[in-house]
Amino acid sequence: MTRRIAHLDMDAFFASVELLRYPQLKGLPVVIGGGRRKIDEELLARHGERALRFIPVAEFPLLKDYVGRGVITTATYAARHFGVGSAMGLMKAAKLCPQAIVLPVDFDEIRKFSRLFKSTITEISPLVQDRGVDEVYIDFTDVPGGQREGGRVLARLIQKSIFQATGLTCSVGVAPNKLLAKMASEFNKPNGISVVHEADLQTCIWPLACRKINGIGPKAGEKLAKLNIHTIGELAAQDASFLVAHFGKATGTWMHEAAWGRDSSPVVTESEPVSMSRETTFERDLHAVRDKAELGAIFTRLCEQVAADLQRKGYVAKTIGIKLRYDDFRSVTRDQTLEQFTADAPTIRKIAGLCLKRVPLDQRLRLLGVRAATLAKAGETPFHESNTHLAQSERDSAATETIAKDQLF
DNA sequence: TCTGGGGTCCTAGGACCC
DNA sequence: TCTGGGGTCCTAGGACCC
Repeated sequence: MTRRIAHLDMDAFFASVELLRYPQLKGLPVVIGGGRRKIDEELLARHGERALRFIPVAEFPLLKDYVGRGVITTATYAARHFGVGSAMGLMKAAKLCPQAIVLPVDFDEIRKFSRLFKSTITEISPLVQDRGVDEVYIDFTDVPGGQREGGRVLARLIQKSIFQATGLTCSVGVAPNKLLAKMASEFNKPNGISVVHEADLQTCIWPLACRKINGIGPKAGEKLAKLNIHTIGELAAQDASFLVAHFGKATGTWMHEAAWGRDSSPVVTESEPVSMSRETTFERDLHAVRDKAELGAIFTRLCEQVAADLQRKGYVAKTIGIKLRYDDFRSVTRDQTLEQFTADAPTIRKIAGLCLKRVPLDQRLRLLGVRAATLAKAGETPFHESNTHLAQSERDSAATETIAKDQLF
């Protein structure tokens, strides 16, 4: 039986979820992003939950009135006509489409609908791999009916079931593997289905830009363009050895395989987290000395959030790290691996503070982040790693306290 | 007026051990 | 005394994705 893999992508997910709440915005240019202003709360306070759908369009905030940092998470298709798209800075988007309505991300609502559409899929076709809140891969191969019309019949059923459960539309691509399925799901957006077979490689895939391959980003795309390789077909025409010479063994080999539509990676239903982090970009750039109190408070809060995330999800971490971004957008990271696992906020704060001291702080900062890595399930850490080394740890904290007194953090 | 926040994976050098 | 690999862990940075 041939492998049939689907990639399903919710259409303009963040924006579509907001349109369920504010149907009066349907067809209008709406962008989701920012989040510094509590727009929903303001509207809710003024109108009440049940009246949200009747709020006059004129009362919604416009992009042109937006001041502050941030990028667009999702734009409705009406907004995309103006050239506005995800990852674009709000300020730039405001120039392109000042009349667009801007709404903040409602993460609770997004997670709710994410769970709902994913459980709808799992009931029909159980082998599902998460790819963020709004995307999944689904293995149709052994599902009854999964082979009919190359997977189109099952895709249609899933699409219909998701719409019934959520009121949201999605686009599906079905192909022999994840790589091609991902590309196929873009062929017929929104609310479309696209089925790709191995024989379609030359006609459907090869004319596309190399950047359409999942994993070829801005840097690799630019490098390929300089080598005069623009389409996937042109990429496929290269010797694997030529690509290896320019991109290294792993990437070069992979690129060549991808251009030929080959990808044997399985649909993975479960995976353990590798790291958990919290970071924040400040409203204005902060200075380590002049804004010491403010920075210190933010830093402590980030550590507490990471600790709370670990505890809530039942993990402990052995590596604690920080990330900061200077006003010129350069970023640096520092991390330190502990002798014991921890999910304790004061411990994380202490180690993160030590990391921060290893980094130059004479330049203004725009972002600060705290990260926990080398995770293990709480209660499953090896005895010798979680319970010994007490003497060492005591020496560490004594040393830390002496250092900490005369330092910034 | 630049450029969010949450991740994963890869590379490369150095330490350290066998 | 000089010169080795291989393996693993740690750290820093960067590409990429949603």
